[in-house]
Amino acid sequence: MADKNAFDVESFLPYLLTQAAEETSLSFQKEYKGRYGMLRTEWRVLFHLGNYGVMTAQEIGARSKVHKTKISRAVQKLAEKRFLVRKTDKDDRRRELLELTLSGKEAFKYLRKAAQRHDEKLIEELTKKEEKVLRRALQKLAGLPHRPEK
Amino acid sequence: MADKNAFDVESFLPYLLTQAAEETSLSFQKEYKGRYGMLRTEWRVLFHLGNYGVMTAQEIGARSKVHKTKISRAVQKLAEKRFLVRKTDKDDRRRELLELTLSGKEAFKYLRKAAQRHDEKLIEELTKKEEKVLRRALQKLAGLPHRPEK
DNA sequence: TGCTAACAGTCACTTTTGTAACTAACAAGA
DNA sequence: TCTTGTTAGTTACAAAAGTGACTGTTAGCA
Repeated sequence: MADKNAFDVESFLPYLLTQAAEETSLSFQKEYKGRYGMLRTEWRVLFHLGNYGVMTAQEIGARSKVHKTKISRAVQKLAEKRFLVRKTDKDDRRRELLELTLSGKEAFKYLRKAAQRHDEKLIEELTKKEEKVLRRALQKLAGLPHRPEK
Repeated sequence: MADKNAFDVESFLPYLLTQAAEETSLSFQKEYKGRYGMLRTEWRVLFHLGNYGVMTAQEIGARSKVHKTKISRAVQKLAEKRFLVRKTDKDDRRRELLELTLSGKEAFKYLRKAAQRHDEKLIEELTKKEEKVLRRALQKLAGLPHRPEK
């Protein structure tokens, strides 16, 4: 059936990545959906703000490669939940500076811990070496700036 | 801002995976969308059938972890495009055996080649060693059965 | 200053997805 | 055979995402 130099679909990277992303995101999704009623994009926005401090929607979009309308909607939801506040930038009134509120920060802290636990669980079946190579490779593929190890 | 033992969100696996999946799927998506007017799930169904031969929707769903309604819709679209035919299983009339038509097979062949080229491009920035570890780790994370190397 | 182009963010409209209920077919035990 | 439960696949409705047009603001330059 399969000819000899057939390219195996199951080792096609976009396929593998999609699959692995779906698989690993699912259980974690329960955390933020169940506890905070958040959507995936909301969680990602929250994480960016928690991690990097004040940012604009545009900056979050550029970094996460998520479309601006999606971000816009997520920001709206997070603002409704009082997880962030929006302030117009005085120097450029088109820009809106987004900042986590206290409860936003708390949610972030809780979720970051949950994420860490989740991550540790995921890498259980990998060796230290594999883990390192994996993260490095993924960062390259994801087009993220290379980050030195701590 | 970041406290010392902060867990870096950008190395959180589900995040990295999602990001990398989006990033790498996008350019390939242009191929099947532009050329065959296919959606992502349709492409995945097509690839499963092309790769494994006759399957039922249920089997494809089980293997790809895609929800059955999504599969159902993709199958419908592919049938409209005459890329596959559906035959009721005589031994169990609930089951529908899906099989690629000639033009379905042609599309598969074309897309498989495109996928292969795409893959080669992606791994250009990785070393042989990294590539191997990456695929292996992804297969584990994706919950796919372990496949021996060729 | 006035004109044009670019940009941040939102909105309205369409397409796609998720969820749950539904139909039809089978299975297994009373 | 009848009843109850399960399974394959579809459908209908609600939620979410994609797309393009829109508003308000800034920047550059004649």
